[in-house]
Amino acid sequence: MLCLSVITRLCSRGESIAFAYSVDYSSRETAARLGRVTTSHNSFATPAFMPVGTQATVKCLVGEELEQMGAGIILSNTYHLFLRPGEDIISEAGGLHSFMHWDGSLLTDSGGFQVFSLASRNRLTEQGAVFSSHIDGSTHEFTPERSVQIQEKLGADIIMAFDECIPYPAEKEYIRSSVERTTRWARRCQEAQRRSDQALFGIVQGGVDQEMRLLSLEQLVALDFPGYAIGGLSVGEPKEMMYEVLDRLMPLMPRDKPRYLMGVGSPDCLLEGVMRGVDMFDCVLPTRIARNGAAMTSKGRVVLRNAQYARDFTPLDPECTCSTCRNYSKAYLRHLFMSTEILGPRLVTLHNLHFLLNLMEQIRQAIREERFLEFRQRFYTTYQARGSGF
RNA sequence: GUAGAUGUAGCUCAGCUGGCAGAGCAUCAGAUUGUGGCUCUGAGGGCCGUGGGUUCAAGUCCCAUCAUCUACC
Repeated sequence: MLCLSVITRLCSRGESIAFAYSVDYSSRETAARLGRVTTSHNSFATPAFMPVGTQATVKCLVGEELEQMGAGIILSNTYHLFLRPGEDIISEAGGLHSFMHWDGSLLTDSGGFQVFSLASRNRLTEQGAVFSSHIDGSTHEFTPERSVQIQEKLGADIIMAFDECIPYPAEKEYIRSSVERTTRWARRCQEAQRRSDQALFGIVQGGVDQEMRLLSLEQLVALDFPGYAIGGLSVGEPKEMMYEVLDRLMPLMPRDKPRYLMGVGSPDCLLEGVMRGVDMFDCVLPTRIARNGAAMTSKGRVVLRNAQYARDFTPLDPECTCSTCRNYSKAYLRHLFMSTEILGPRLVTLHNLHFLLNLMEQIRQAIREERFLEFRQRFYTTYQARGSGF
């Protein structure tokens, strides 16, 4: 099998390797591949799911627990940390790793997405985005340069280009102008970068327009990023559209660079993404729905508030080896949610992340043994998708 | 014992000079994909304390009665 091993040396002074990605195995039956990302903090196997810890915390859990369940990398967020506590405080703490006590790899999103999804009265110019804080209404401006500057102070291993994530649906000409601006912004991010120990990923945009996606990819590849993200998907479009975009786009993405599908994390989307060659995913779904009492299982969603679990003394998933499933029943978990006890969100967050990280481990093993398609097929026979595909 | 107030959904209460029984919370169910533990959506739920009366029509007006609360003796 084709085995690529390319090390991206970001460190111009020739010091230790700051970032490397290698493809260890490429599936014969699909476009899936096994790989490894190495940062100055650790190395982790791909395809990987990255738990989201927006505000320098994966809500409800501590780092040791994440590490124990197999998380090699987690996400945090420029927009949120800039507003609170501010990048200077985190820098003074010795950087994000030290501040939040996480020794694994870290990735920070650029804040582009949040400026449009959370902030109000935002205004876009070629220079950047002016927006009002969702916390206190104060006015701020993010530019590509500012975003990189903040992300350098935060100190994650992987940082993201400041992009414009357009809503679905969108007019073609609007998509085109946003793709071109995202490219110009990506170049400015590269030029603004001062630190040599962080990998800056570019973000492919283009909505669900195939031509615009390819244009975006072409422009970004010319800039030679150490990794490429696919943004602007899973923003309300039908899943088939997302898969169609991936079908066209993935074969054209650089083979020797990691490919990161942003904001996608329902079990079926993970399978479909991996099959098309995606290496990294992040998603708030497992942690967010956990706090609302929904658990991910191999059979689909279990909404713990449902009355049918009031006297169900069996675990969420008898096969699951997480501490929640080993020690607690659905009836107990339901009780915790009905009485709004804080332990409920915590126990289900623990389970949901364990479920997804374990799913990724199973996926990697299936790829290694050339039985990914069979694994996928078997998964779908017991899995009942609802709502978001979960 | 006397006087006053109050009885409307599981809970807390709206309901005008009589005209199809309402809200919030709770319950039941749905949504959530580069995170506000937020939020959103839908559903079920009523002998209007009880018994009479007036009226075309009473949660609403009148009488009686029961219950609860408060004050006084």
